[in-house]
Amino acid sequence: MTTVTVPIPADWPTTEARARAVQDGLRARVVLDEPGPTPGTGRVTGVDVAYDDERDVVAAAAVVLDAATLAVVAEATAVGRISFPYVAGLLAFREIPTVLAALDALPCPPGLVVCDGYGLAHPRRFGLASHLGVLTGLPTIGVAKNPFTFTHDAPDLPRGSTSPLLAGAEEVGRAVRTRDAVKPVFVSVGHRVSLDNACAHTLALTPAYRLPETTRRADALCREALRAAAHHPS
DNA sequence: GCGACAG
DNA sequence: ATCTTGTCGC
Repeated sequence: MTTVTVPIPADWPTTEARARAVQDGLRARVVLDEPGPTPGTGRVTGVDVAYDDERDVVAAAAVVLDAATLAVVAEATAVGRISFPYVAGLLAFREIPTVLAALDALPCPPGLVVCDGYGLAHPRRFGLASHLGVLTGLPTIGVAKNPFTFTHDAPDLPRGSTSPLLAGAEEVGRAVRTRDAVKPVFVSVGHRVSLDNACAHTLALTPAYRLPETTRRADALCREALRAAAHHPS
């Protein structure tokens, strides 16, 4: 497996106002009229990030799975300095530099990218998954563990049940029950994938646990990379 | 103005 | 996100 170290881009936004302006500038490039890859085929990549705010270290992981078998095909990690504070609505600026480096370090194409967070379901309709999709051109979706500021009715209890995730009357995503009677996950479109397909991919990735295998694998790997970075400070 | 608020 | 032990249940 490859691990790389990344610098924060020289032109990376420093203020919340500048970061919001970047979102406003990139939002028009999101593609929402493509269905995206067929669920259960090709490859699906999970990305996630872990932090050590104390030491100003961030570690990202990208784990490529075979979409049909969910077997791990490839992995890569990247470490760097924290590029932005956590601000709800600006998560992408905290995660993207390191995530991009991990994706670039992969030895094969990622296929569909599954993000831990939101895409369209975002105050300005440009969450992490949208941002990552526009920067890479890859099909992306967001699968979050919380409804953020959006509203929804509880889906029916059986796995596979869904209900709209709403911003007022606008459906920005869906609450998807991935396990019988267990709290749903919150799926939204990133780039070049339809909402129906995003939900289908999410169900294909959750044969055993609430969260997608992609997210679970990436979460475990980035935590491991963070620990390794702490043991080998640079 | 106050509280809520992906990770 | 992260700090953290045991515990209840399939």
